[in-house]
Amino acid sequence: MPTSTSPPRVLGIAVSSPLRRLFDYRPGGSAPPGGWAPGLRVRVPFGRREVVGVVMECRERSDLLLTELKSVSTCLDSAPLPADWLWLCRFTARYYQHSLGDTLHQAMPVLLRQGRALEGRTRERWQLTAAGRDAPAEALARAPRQAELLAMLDQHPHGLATQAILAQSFSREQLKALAAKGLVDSREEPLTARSQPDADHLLADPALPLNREQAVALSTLHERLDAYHPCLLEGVTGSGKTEIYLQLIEAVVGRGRQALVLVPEIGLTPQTLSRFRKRFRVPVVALHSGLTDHERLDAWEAAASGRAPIVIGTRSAIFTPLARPGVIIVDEEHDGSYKQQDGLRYHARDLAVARAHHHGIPLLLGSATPSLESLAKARSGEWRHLTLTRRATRHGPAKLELIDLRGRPRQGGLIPPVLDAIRETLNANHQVLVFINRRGFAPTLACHACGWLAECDACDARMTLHRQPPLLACHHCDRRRALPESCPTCGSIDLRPLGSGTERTEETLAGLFPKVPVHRIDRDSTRRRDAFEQILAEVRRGEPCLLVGTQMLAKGHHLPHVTLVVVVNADAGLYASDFRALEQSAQLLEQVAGRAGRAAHPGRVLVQTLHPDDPHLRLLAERGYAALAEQLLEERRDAALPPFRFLALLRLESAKEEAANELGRRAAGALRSWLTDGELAVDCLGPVPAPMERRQGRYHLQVMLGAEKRSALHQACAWLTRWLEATPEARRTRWSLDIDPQTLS
DNA sequence: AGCACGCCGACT
DNA sequence: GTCGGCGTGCTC
Repeated sequence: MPTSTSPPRVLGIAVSSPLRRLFDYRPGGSAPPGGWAPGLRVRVPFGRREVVGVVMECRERSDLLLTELKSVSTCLDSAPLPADWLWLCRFTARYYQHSLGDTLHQAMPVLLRQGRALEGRTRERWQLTAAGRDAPAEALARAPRQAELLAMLDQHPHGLATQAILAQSFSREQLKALAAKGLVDSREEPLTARSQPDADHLLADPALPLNREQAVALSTLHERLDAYHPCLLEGVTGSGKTEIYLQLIEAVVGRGRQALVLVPEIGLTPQTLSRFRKRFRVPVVALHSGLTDHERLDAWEAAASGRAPIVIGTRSAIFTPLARPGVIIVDEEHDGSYKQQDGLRYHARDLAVARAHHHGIPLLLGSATPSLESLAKARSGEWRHLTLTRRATRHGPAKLELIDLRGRPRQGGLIPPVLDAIRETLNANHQVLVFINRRGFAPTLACHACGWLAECDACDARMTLHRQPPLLACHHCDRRRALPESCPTCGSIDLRPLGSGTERTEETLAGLFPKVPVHRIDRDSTRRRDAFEQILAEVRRGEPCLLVGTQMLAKGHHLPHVTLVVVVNADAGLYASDFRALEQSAQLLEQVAGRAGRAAHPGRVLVQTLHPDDPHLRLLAERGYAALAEQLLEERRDAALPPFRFLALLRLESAKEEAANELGRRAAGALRSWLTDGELAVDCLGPVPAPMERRQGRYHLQVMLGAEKRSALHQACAWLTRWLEATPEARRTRWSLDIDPQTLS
C-alpha cells in the first residue's frame, strides 16, 4: 500500500513511443485518492503534444535536474490499472525487448489509450415499453428476429443489458428497430459487481458423458487446481478436447474463479461460442474483431472486476486482466496465429505459460498436432502429457494415401485415379473436400513462346492469375495489374496459366461434375460477411457436394458428411528453407485429414505428391503425426535448432538494399566483438537476405542470433537494441527484433 | 512513432 | 514571392 502522506518527488512514466525507457515527471494536478502508485494513467506533456502514459515508478530521485522535469497534467484514474495486467505487460516488454510504453498501449483497450475514464461508466438496460407489452403477436410478422427479441425481453421483467442481448446473437440493428417502433426502451445503469455465480446452478446444459481416456485426463486436471500445473492435451480430431475444456472450466468457475480461453483466429466461430454459451448459465465474454471500442472496454472491465467468469478470445485476449484467475486454456496451441508478426512480436501461447506460472494456476494446451516446442516440454516431464486417441465416432482417423503425381496428366491439378475416387464418392451420395493451398486461378501466367512469367515489380514473387475478376495480383503486396493481351517481352499472344489455384480447380470440377454443387472457400469467396457460415450450413445438410478450399477449410470445422479428402499438392513444405516448414506442413495435412469421416462413414485421404518416397511424408502417412514429430524433434536436436536452442532474429528493412546491408554488417560486427569480449555463448549469423528479399518495394535482411541458454540470448539482444538505439545510422533503416521467431521469412 | 525545424524546387 | 518535398533531431 502506498503511503499517502508524502508524495514521491519523481514519477517514472511509460509513454507510447518506440523509445525503450521511462520518462521522469513531477507529480502534478491532484493526487489520486490512494496516492501515487504504479499503474495509474496520466496525461503528460510529451515533446510538443499531450499523451496518455502510465506511472511505472514512484521515486525520490531522477538522473535529470528536478527543475528540468515537466509535471503531470492530470491523473486519469482513481485507482491503478489491474496489477496482474501490469505484471504481464512488464514481463512482455522485457521478454520481447519491446518498449514498455508501446506494450502497455497495445495491451490496453482503445478507449483507455485515449484517456477515457474507467470508473463511473454505465450500461444500457433494455426492457419492453407498455406498447411493447401490448403489441399484438402479428405486429412483427415480417421481422421474425425482432419478434423473438421482443419475446425474450418479455421473459425478463427487469430488462437485459445490451451485452446480454447481443450474446444471444441478436443485432444492434434489431434492437434499434424495436426502439424506433416504440416497443422497447433503455435506461442507463452503473456497471456494478454481480453476485458470485451459483455453483449449484452453473450449467444450463448437462455435461456430456466422458469416455475412459477423457475421464482420466479430466481427473488429472482436477488433481491440482490451485497451483501452476501445465498440461499438454494431445487429442486427435474428434476425440473430445472441447468437452474436457468445458468440464475443467465448470470446476474452476464453480470454485469462484475465472477461466481464460484462447482460440486461433479462425477458431472463434459462432459454433464454438454457442457451445460455450449453451453450457453455462454465467456470461461468456467473447473478444472478437467485431466488437466496438465500447464493448471491448466493457469486456475488459468485466474481466478485471471478476464479473465475467469466462473470457474467450484470440491472440490479444491474453492481455485481458482477471480479478480471480483460475485457469488458462489454449486451444490448438500449435496454431501460427498466436504469434503476432509485426510490431510487438509476442506469442500468446508462451505468454499464457508465463501468466499461468505467475498466477499459480493450471494451464491447458490442447491440440491434435502439438508444436514441437510443447511436445519437447511434455516429453521432458516438465509438463504433463495427456492423450486422447479415441474418436467419438466408430472410425479411427483416416490414413493418408500418397498418390504419385509424376508423369500423370492433370486436370485442375487432379490426376485420373483421384478424379475417379471423387466420382465414386459423389455417386455414393457423400461429400468431397479438395484442399489446395493457393487461391486464385493459377499461381502465375506464362508466355509459351519466350518463357516470360508475370512478376511483381515490387516483390521477388510471381503474380497470381485471378479470373473473378480477371487480373494479375501479387499476394505479397497490394499490387494489381490488368491481364496483358500479349507477352510484354516478345509480343506473342500465347499466354497460358501455369499451375492451379482454387478458382481453376473449382472450374474444372464444376465442368466434370455438372450435377453436383461446387463450393469454393477461400479468402476471396468468403470476403462477404456470413458467406462462409452460409456455405457451411448448406454443407452440413448433407447433400452430395464438392468443397474446394484453402487452409480456411482445414481448421476446426466439423464436416460430418465429407468422406473423401483430396490434397492437391503436399510438397510445398517438404523442401522449404524454413526449418519449421515441415512441422507446419505436417500439422496442416493432419488437420485436413481430420475432416474426413467424422460421422457414420469411414474416410479416405488422398495426398498427391511428386515425392511419394520422401521419408518424412511416408512416416506421416504410415505412422501419423506423433511419429513424425518424434523424428523431427531428433532432427532439430541434431541441427541445434528450436526447441533445443533459442533463436532471435534482427530484421532489417529499407528501400535501399545497401543501407540495410551496411547497418546489418555493422550491427553484427559490433555484436560479435562484444560477444567475444564477454565470452558469451551466443552465435551470430549474417546479415543474410530474407527468403523473399524484396517485398513491397523494400529490401529485407536479417541477422540471426542463437544460444543454448535463454539468459545469454536475452543479454545479447538487450545489448544489440541498445547499440541500435545509440547508432544514428540505424534511424534510416527500419529494424525490429523477433524473439523466438516463428518463421525465418 | 510523431512532430517540428530547415533548407531547396515548381507553382499562383 | 510561398507551398511542400523529406533529411535531421528530440521527446523527462
